[in-house]
Amino acid sequence: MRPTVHDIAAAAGVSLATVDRVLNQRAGVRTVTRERVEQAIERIGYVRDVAAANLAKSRVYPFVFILPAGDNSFMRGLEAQVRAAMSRSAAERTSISVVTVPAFNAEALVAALDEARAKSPAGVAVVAIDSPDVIAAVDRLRADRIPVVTLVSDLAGSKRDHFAGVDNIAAGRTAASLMGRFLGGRSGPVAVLAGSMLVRDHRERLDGFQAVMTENFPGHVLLPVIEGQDDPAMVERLVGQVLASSPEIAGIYSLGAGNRGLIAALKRRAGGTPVCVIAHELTRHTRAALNDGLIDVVLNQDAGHEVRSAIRVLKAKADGVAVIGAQERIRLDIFLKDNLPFEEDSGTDTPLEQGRNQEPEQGAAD
Amino acid sequence: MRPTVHDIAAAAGVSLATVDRVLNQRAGVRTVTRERVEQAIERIGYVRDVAAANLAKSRVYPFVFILPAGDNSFMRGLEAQVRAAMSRSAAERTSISVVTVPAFNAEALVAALDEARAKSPAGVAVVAIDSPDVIAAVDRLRADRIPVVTLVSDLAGSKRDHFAGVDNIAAGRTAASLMGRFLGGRSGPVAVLAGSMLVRDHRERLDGFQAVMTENFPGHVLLPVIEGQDDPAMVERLVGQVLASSPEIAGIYSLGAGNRGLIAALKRRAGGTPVCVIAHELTRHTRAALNDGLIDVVLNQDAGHEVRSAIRVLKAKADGVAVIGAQERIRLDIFLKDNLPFEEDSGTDTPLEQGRNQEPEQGAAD
DNA sequence: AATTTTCTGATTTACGTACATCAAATTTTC
DNA sequence: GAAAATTTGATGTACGTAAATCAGAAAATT
Repeated sequence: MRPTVHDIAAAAGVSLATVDRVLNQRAGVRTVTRERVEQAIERIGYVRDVAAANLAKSRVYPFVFILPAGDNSFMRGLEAQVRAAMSRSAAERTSISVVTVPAFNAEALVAALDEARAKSPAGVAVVAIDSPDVIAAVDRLRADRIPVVTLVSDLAGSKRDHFAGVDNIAAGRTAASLMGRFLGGRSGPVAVLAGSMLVRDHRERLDGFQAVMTENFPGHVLLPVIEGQDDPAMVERLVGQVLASSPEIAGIYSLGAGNRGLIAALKRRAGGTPVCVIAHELTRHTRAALNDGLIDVVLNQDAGHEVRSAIRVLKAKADGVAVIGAQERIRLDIFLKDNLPFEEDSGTDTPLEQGRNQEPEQGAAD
Repeated sequence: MRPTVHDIAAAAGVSLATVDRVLNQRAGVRTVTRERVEQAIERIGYVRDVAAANLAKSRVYPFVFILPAGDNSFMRGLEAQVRAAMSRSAAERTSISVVTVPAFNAEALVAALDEARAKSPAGVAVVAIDSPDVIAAVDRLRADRIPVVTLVSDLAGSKRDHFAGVDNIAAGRTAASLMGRFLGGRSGPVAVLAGSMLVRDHRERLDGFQAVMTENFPGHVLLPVIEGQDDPAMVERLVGQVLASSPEIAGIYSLGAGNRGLIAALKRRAGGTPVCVIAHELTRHTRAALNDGLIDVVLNQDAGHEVRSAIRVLKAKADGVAVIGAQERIRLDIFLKDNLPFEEDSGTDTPLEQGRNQEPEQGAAD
């Protein structure tokens, strides 16, 4: 049987009350006694039964998720995943509230962070915007001992506890590597389409992409970066212009959102030299385009995994407990037409793995 | 506050004991009363607190993992992951035992399954071999109401509850797609290297690969499949022969294990036309070869994820509880030189994410 | 040595559920 | 309508931990 607090008490020759004081770092224990208890814990290999402890504490974890608002399939899918997690709240002892703020607006984000701080939750998850003010706001949360996890887009230089997102430099490098090899001998310039250089994930993808392109595939000229603000209409217009002005274009790397616009522009073009297109985030639009051959590769991050990971990490940080590091690494999914996972619910404008509650029992596809 | 059994009792106007009888399907409740209680449960939205229930039951889940023996980096890594899970047993209320059986030996596997059955565990995870005897053995377990999860290699036609592994047809298709596009205009035959056609995962990868190659890249002749039994020495010898007899070879798809032998043979070759090499499973050998440019792509399944998923699913099946479907889908990782995750402990002959217990705090790489 | 302060022990209640026992109420059977 | 069978209620203990109280012991201070 697994040792309990009673066993510690017996092993250390102290009472249960003293063991409790040591375990929960309460005052009123002499150093010698404390050490004796700690040695006993070590010796008999006691580990606290978190389930029982949470039961006794009737602990709940109030978490705040701060996400960008706006018509962005990926972000809305992320929000859907957070709401799916909310529906599991009872079982997971969480109490999650979602706050949306205007996209690419550091000031609004700072306000939201400070508002969250006022509620002193057990943890905050935030899609960060890279700005000194935001860093300061995150550090204020940390100063109040509130765990913070950045989601999707990281915030270097801040004291955030953890980043739940993909390695975006690697994503950019991978895109370049695939682009270069898919183009094979073909020549022609390559365009890069971003949302905004304000968010770190976009900047990092761009850096990785440019690094590998210039180093390994110098034959392809990189056109000036197009900033589409993740807005489908704006993206469609800008991409249309580039396609018109550079008919010999060989590839497009879309590292942000608003791919509906990109796809529309590609469809309108038709004919001409084939263009190798690599985009981010699997939504129903990019999935369809991949199947139609309009897009060659989709790089994806799994929103559901990111949300669940963020919650696990926030819980662990709140409890001061270790996490399984490898489990929390968010992977970069590379999707070709050939390894697309089965489509879930269509109809809604959400990415992969809409929160589903019953197991679908479809064997390998699950 | 979340409703408890007391709330059900109050809402249904019965005693706690009766609620308990209904919840745990004990005898001695009239149908009318039972229905009244069930309606109350429905109405107030009661969900059992699994943590408290497990505490009261002091439940442990005895699981058996059956893995192939032998000198196979991937399988040994899988075993390491199971052992990592064993070290978390206390916290997770599991009690895991590992059984290794000779590889590609259906008879031995059947014996191991029956032996596991005799111990009537709470669940069994098994790397399956595709054979009628094995199907029958698995179905015997299911007949005893013991949940079974197949791991890495599935067992179609059996009554297994779940498959924790990648979609291997998609893996083969993806390999072919990347191979064809990476080869671009280049011509030349392509060799396929497998372990054994006895295991379903290898057969499926081959099927997927051949389908896409013949359909989309008919210019490349497929050489007869090499069966290397996942044995490095045998693989090295056989690949050496093929490289010698077909100097104009353009690509190699290694869909099984024993890649140490493949790499050795490639190194010995040097010179000649460049060969596009796609292999499975990221081990320290394939990682090094990817970095050196000897291998172009590594397709990987995350052994740690597979093991943790198998345990979660077995637990859920044992409790008759739903699982988060999307969380249990095992993804196919596609690794290029550019998106290799940071290397963990080297020195040991194991794949990615050796069980580590403390969080390394390295930010995005985590 | 007496007093104050600081530790430590013993005991109790609680968290939400499981499970057992026994008495009381209700239904069924003859 | 009484006896037997079934159903229901009341109550207590347990799981492992948290948290509180209060009494007693040990140490530090005067």
